[in-house]
Amino acid sequence: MKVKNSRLDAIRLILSTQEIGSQEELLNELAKEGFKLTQATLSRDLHQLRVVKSVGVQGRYRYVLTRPHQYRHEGTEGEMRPVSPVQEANGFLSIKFSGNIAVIHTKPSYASTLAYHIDNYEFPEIIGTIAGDDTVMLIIAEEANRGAVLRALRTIIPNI
Amino acid sequence: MKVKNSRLDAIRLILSTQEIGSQEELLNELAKEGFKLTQATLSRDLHQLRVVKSVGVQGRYRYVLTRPHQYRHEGTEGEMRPVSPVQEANGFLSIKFSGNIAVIHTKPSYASTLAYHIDNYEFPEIIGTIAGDDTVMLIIAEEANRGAVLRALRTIIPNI
DNA sequence: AGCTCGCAAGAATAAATATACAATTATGAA
DNA sequence: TTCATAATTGTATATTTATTCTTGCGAGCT
Repeated sequence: MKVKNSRLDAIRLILSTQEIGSQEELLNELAKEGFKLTQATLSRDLHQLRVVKSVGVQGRYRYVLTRPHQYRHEGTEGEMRPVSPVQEANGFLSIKFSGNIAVIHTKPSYASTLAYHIDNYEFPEIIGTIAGDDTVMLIIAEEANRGAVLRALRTIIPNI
Repeated sequence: MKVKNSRLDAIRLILSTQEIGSQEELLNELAKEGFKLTQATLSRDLHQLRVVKSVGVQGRYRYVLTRPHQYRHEGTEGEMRPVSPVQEANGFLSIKFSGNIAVIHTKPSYASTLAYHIDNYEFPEIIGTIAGDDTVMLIIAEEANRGAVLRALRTIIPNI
């Protein structure tokens, strides 16, 4: 279903940029994005995405993606399958934000190649990158927000 | 409290060896070991241990330890404190903060090893690191403060 | 067209989990 | 010691989350 897939994407986006502590809270955020659904459906979505209710740094509960990039839906058969050779190729594992910095973790040795590609695109949302062995740091432009950064990166990392 | 600490140990042991899908189930296992407590207390224990209810391979729920190695306790003082399981000559020299960034200086060539260890712990307070030769940069989670970062790092760098 | 199959979803509810409150017990300071 | 403070816990309950049951919908088929 088209609706479901874009909703799952929206959930991923929200969870990777905001601190969500309950399904009801997430439901509200989804409503803002125009998704109308019940808690029951959301519970099933979260189960499918293998989202986990974890404990954040201040002891607050927080829903977190455990494998943001692993699965994607295909066509009309609800069949799930592991994805994207592109992504396999770029070694992407996770992205996190703090302030105007994003930190991407990759598989060992993939960081510099990924950073190279990101630099190449000269996204206006990203003013610079620096790479170690399995970590890329991005400095985000002042005018850009996290959603914009994720959308930009999606060019290179499709299922970010 | 002595009882509590050994109970937390027992919880870790059970979770790392068995598939536990609910607190009640875990409660039963603990009872077999001689621990008598209520679900309320268990809920608090799990929160403290940062155990999360995750989704296992067959789609079944499962409680899993997120940081199995993080805390160890000692003696009769109930005080919990991080203990370094790996005694490293880590080359640490200094740490300074600016905004959401911390900069650690090390002896020459020690930076990447130190960063590796920090990454390994996956402290929620630190969303990523990047290392040069004698410098490690840490990006601090937005929700975390500097004290929390220092306390976390003490696990690895006792004399920080 | 009708029929079936399978997925998606809501309503209602069951089940599971978190927490407010109160009582108890430990810890530390004087 | 005694007092004050903090930690731990259980009870009861609120809150949150999973699931059962049902309906609707669309694809593929005859």
